[in-house]
Amino acid sequence: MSQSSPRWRRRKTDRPAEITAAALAVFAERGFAAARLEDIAARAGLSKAALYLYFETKTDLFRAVAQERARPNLDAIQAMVAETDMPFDAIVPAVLARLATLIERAELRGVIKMVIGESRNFPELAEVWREAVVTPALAILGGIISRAQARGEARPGEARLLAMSLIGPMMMGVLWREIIEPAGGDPIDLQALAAEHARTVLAGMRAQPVERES
Amino acid sequence: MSQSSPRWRRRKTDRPAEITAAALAVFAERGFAAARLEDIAARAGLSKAALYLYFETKTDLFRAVAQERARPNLDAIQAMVAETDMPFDAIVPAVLARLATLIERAELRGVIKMVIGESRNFPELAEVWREAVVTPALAILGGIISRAQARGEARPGEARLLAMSLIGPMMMGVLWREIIEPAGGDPIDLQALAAEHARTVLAGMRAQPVERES
Amino acid sequence: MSQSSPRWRRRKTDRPAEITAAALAVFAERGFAAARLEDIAARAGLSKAALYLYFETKTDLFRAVAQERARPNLDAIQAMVAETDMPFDAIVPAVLARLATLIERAELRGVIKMVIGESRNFPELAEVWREAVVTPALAILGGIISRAQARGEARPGEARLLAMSLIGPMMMGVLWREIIEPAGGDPIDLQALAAEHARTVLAGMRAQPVERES
Amino acid sequence: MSQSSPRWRRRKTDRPAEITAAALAVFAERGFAAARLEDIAARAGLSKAALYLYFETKTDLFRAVAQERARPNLDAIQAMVAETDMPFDAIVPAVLARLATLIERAELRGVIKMVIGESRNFPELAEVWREAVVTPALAILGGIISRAQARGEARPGEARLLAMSLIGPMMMGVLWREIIEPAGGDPIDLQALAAEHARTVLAGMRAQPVERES
DNA sequence: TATGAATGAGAATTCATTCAT
DNA sequence: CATGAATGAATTCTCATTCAT
Repeated sequence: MSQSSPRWRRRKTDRPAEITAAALAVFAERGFAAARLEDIAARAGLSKAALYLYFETKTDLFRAVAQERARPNLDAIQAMVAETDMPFDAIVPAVLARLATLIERAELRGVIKMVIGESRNFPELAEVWREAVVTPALAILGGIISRAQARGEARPGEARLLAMSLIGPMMMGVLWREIIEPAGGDPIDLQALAAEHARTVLAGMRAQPVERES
Repeated sequence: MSQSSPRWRRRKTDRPAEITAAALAVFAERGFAAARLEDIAARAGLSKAALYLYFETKTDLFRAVAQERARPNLDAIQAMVAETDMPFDAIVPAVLARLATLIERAELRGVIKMVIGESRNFPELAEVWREAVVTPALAILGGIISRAQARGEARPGEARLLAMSLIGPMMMGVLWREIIEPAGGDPIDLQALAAEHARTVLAGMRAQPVERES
Repeated sequence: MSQSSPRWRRRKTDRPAEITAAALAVFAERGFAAARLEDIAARAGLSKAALYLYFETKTDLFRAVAQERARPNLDAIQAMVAETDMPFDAIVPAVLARLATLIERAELRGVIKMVIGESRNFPELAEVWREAVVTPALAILGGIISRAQARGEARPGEARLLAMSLIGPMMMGVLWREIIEPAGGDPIDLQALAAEHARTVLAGMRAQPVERES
Repeated sequence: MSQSSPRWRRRKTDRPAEITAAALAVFAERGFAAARLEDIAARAGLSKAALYLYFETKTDLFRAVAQERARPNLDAIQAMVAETDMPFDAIVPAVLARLATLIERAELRGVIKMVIGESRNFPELAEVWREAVVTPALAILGGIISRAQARGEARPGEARLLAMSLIGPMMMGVLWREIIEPAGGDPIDLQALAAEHARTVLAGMRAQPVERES
């Protein structure tokens, strides 16, 4: 709190983030129950006991990790909103490509697995994610679709379901990368998947002029 | 020595299945590490020690559960093969609807979550699933697509990626049911999702005579 | 008890001995606590449960083994008495050679180790051995020595101590065979040890006419 | 950070020794398998869990005890070397008396029983003892004898066997103290045994001028 | 007599959490 | 702020022993 030893002071500020970063890695790798505080501490360069200066319990630390990691993803999603004005044909491939890039960053994959794996033990965790990530994301995608429908660019259909058609395969890509590849599955090219899926979805959701005569 | 009192003489045969059923429930609910052998035993109506008459370790039991539960799913997938002769337009909705029904059965969802949640701790588990479920499933879907392409019913494109476009949203549906709904998300109608997605995919993958006139 | 199925009848009579034999092997190898009834049963060709038809508890079985094995050794020792009339010069090598032969039979070595290892846990066991083996053996050796002293064949000295001088090295031989050799020690020739020791003891205990002239 | 309250700061150094001391007592009393970590912990004034701060497993602790106790014995044996220059007549009683004194210290007796009892379960343990205690001890005794033979003080004969004649009865004394006395056997005077045995061995191994004329 | 099945009572080991420094 | 030391409360696994057949 004094002006002295700034080296230490800075550490103090960074520590929580250092810890959650270490914790994310361990939680994602082992799951909550199997993660050992000792490993997290070691990874963060602290003693086990020091963890308790920053987080009350293991569960608290877990919560903090989940919440902290939810935010940046939300921001990434917000960024997509800006592109909403583009025509449907352009925005779909753009959004899918962006998702592919997001997934490519290993960090996010860890959280996702963590959330999936521990959702029953920590319901609030799933709630945080639903609120912070899933709902907004679906809302944005749904909005894009609704707008396209209104403009006559996209065929009718329940926006939420169509949105799931849109992201489902990218989700699949996450799991493939995280689960199937390490288990010996052939690597998957996420960008190619995004591109291919964009093609399918665009053609599949486009308002069908051919049908017009019906 | 009479034919009566099959109290546990007959059970011997059933026990392993009873145990894996109980274990599946607990593992799916808690994850591997947090699952207590005691709970599994209680659920199966046995003593903790009796578990060890059938499975050497907790890990072994886990393996058995994963493998045993993989097989019936494979069978369900095989059943879909029979429908391969149908035209693309008919088979896609059929397959998706079948997947939706499959997912509807809570049991399968449990295994999937289990596999996702513990894949890093038990790599072999993911391997079993890749071999027994994922690879065959993708092979079947890929086969359907390739055939349709050969027949001129479907547009060109890498079969595996197209297959992922096909099932991705259903996978998404599993996770929604399992994670998002319990966390307060709006329930999702899996059959509706299957139908809607079938529409998208069919139009999106159909060989496009329309393009020509545009 | 009837005249029928003699095959079985004989088994029934032999069973206890078969069991104690199996038990001896396992107890000697593992010690009491680490010995598993299951192993003993398997070795005896019975089920674990069947053991309880013959012995009430593990402890009982252990006792039975120790006692049963004490008797034949006693007999061997009794046999030495017969040689009491021989002159000291002849009896000492004879007795030591006989002990060497006894030790050579692996069976005895096992019990000895067993008794040593578990004496604190089973005081009665040491008591049985003291009464049944040690005391008589020392008495006999002591008797031989006293007689030789009385005859002027052996020098004076406390008979019990002299007796320990007599058997000590053979005991050493048992332990060498049982402990040191398996641990990589050079094998020892027990008969040679007996012979060499006989020489030492004979010269060392002989009434010393030589002293006189020195 | 002051010099005060060394409550457990200083203990850190002593703890391992305190623990092995406690462990020795319990292992010697009960044998490895029957020894309960809980008892060892209690005896050392620690919690069961604290044991694991110093030793990885029960087996490790056992090993540590056996090895730690081997060293001081080695030292005692080294001390015997100093007497090597003395004439045979003087050195034999000295060495035997020293062994008797060693055995008198209860501590050593415990380890010996422990090593004997668990040698089959822990072969390395017997190996440590063979290398650290038995082999050097025999080498020293053998050296003494060889030298005496070279000087014409002792009769010819295989040095190793003669060495076993030398210590065998003292070994016997250990077992007597440890096994037979607690089982109700008459107490034995180890120093008297050493003295009596020295007499026997000296006369028995002395170069025999008398024989010469034969 | 014999046994497969089942279990209760431990025992080792692990780990989140707390202190005293 | 930081930590080494310590522990209580689990949890898995083992095994002697029982029981119904």
